[in-house]
Amino acid sequence: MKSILNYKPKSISANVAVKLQSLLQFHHQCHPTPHQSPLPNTLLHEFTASCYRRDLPAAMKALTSMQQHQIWADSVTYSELIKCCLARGAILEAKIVHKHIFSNGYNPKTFLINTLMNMYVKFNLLDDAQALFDQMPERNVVSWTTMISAFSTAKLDDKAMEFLILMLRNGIRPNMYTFSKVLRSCNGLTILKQIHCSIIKPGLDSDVFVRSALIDNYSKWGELQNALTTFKEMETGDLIVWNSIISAFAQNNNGDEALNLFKQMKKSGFMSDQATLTSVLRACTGMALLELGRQVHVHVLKYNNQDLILGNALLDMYCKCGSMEDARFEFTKMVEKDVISWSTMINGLAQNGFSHEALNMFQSMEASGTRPNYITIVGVLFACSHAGFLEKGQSFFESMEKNYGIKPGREHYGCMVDLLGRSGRLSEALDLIKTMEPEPDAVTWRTLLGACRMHRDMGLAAYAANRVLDLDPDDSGTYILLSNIYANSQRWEDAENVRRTMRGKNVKKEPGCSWIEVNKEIHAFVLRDDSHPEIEMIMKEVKFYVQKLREVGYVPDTNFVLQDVEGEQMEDPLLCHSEKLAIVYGLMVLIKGKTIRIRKNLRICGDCHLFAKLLAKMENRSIVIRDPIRYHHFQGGVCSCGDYW
DNA sequence: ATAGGGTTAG
Repeated sequence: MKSILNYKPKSISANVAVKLQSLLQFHHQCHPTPHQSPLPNTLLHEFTASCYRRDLPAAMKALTSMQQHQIWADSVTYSELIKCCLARGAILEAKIVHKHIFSNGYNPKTFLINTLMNMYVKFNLLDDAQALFDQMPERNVVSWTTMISAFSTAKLDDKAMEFLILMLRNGIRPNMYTFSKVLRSCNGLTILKQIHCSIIKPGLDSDVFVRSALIDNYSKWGELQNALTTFKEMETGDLIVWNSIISAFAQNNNGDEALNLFKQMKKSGFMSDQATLTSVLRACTGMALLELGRQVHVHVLKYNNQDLILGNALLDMYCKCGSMEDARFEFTKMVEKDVISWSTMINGLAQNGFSHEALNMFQSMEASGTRPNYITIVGVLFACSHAGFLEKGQSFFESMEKNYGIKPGREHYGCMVDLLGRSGRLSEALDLIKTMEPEPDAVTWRTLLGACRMHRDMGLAAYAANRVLDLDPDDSGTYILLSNIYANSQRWEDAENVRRTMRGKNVKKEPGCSWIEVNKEIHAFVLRDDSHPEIEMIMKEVKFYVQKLREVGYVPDTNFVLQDVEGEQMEDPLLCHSEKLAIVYGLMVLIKGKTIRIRKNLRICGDCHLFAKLLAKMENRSIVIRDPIRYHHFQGGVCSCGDYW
C-alpha cells in the first residue's frame, strides 16, 4: 500500500490517473484515519524497540508521547534508555528521562534510580547524583556503593569514608564492590589496616578485585611486606593481581623483586600484557638494566606502538639507562605523543647532559600544541641549570606562571638554587631558599650544599649541611661531610660532636655500591667486599690502570674535605671505590667498543670522576655512570656533567 | 545497577 501512496509518476495518462484515484479511495475505506489518541501498545512497542536499537531520537520521540498520555514502560526498558543516553553523552535527554521517571503516576524501582544515579556519576554530575541519592525512598548496597565510588574517584576521600560509616549505621553491609573502591580512599595506613580487618571478617578478601585493591594500597604506603602477604594468601588469582604485585615492587624501587615475581608469573602460565610490561620496564629503568630492557622491548614490539603508556615507559627506560640514541629513535617512531612522552625526553636529555637538545625539544613540543605540565617545566629548568644558562633560566622561571599557569614548586626552586649556585651566586641562592614559598626540604638544602662544595665555601657549606640534617637526620653522607668540614677548619670539638650525634642516632653509612650488567647478569661491587669471584684479578687490573694513568698525569685526588668520604678512606692507599672496580671489570669482560654502563647508589667522588675521565680517553671507551641524581657520560677525556655535580 | 593493574620529577 505504501508504495502506491508514495508513487509520484512524472507523467501519466488520464486513464491511469482515474484508476489510481479509485484505488486510493478504496484504501481509505479499508484504513480510516486513526483518531487522535495513540494506541498504547504500539507506542510502548515503538519505545522499547528504539531503546534496544539504541536509537535515541526515536526513543525520545516515543517518550514524549508517552509522557503526554501517561503511559509507562517498565524499569528495565528505562534503564536501557539510560544506557543509550550514556553511550551518546546525551545529558539533556538524560534529564528529560529523569523527569519522566519521577513524574506522578510512576513508581521507579530502586535499581532504576541506581542506574540513573550511576549515569550522573559517569557524566561527572556529582551533585545531581547526590540529590537523587538523598531523595530516594530506599537505598541498597548498590546505591551506597555508587556514591562511595563516585566520591572516591573524585578524590573526595573524606566524603567516601563518611559515606561508608553512614552506610554501616543504616545497617547496609558493604560488599566487595564497596570495599574495592573505598580502599582507594584510605588516607592512612591505620585506617587501611582497619578496613582490611573488616574485609577479612566476612571473607571478602578472596575476591580478586578486593585483593588487587589491597595490594595497590599497601604499595602506596610502602608496605611491601603486607602487599606480598596479601598476594601470597591468594588461592586463585588473575593477571591483574599479578600486575598489582609486580608494579608494587617496581614503583617502590625494588626492581629485583619485581623481576623475580615477573618470572614466577610466567612460570605459573600467565601471559603478560601491556601493564605487566610497563612495570617490568620500570624495574629495568630503576636498576639501569639496558640489556634486559632491550629484551623486554622485543615483547613490546607486538603492540606495534599502539600503547602510549607502554611507549612512554620504553622511552624512559632508554633515557635512564643512559642510551639517548635509542630513546630518540623510539620517540620519533611513536605514532602518538602526549605531554609525558615529551617530558620524558626533555628530562632525559637534560639529565644526560644534552641541554641544548632538551630546550629544542621543548620548543618542538610547544610547536606541536602540547601544553607543558609541572614536570615538563622541571626538565626545562634543569636543562638551563645544567648548561649554566643563567638568564634564560631566570626569565623562564619568572614567567612560567604567567605563560603556562604553573606555579613554581619546590622542584622548580631547586633548579634555580642549582643554577644560581653553579654560577657561583651562593648568597643569591641562599636568599632564594629563604624567600621561597614552598618550604625548602632536605633536597633543596643539599643542592645548595653541592654548590658550596664546588665553590669551596666552607662556611655556607656547614650551614647548609646543618639544615639538611635538621630535615633529614638520617643522612649519613651529610654527617660525614659536616664533620670533615669542621675538622678541616680545626673545629675539632664540633667535628667530634657531629660524629657523636651520628653514633648516638646509630646512623650507618650506606656502603658504596656499583652495578654493572654483563651478559644479562648483574655484577655488584660493594666497598670493602671481596665476594666477587674474580676480585683478585680485578684489583690487579685496577692497580695496573692506576699506574698507567699516573704516567699520563693522573694524581689521586685526596682532598675529600668537601666530599662525604670518611677519613680512614683518605689514607687508604688502595682507595677502591666500587665504581673503579666496576669500570675496570667492564673493561675486562665487555667486548671492545661497547659502552661501559654503571649504576651506583651514592654520588661519585672526585677521584673516581677523574679516574673515569682519563681512563675513557686512554682506552677510547665510552663510560656512563648513573648516580642517584646525575648522569656522567665520559668520553674523550670529558664528562657530560661538565665537572659540576 | 556498584569494583581492580601501567608512564614523566623528587
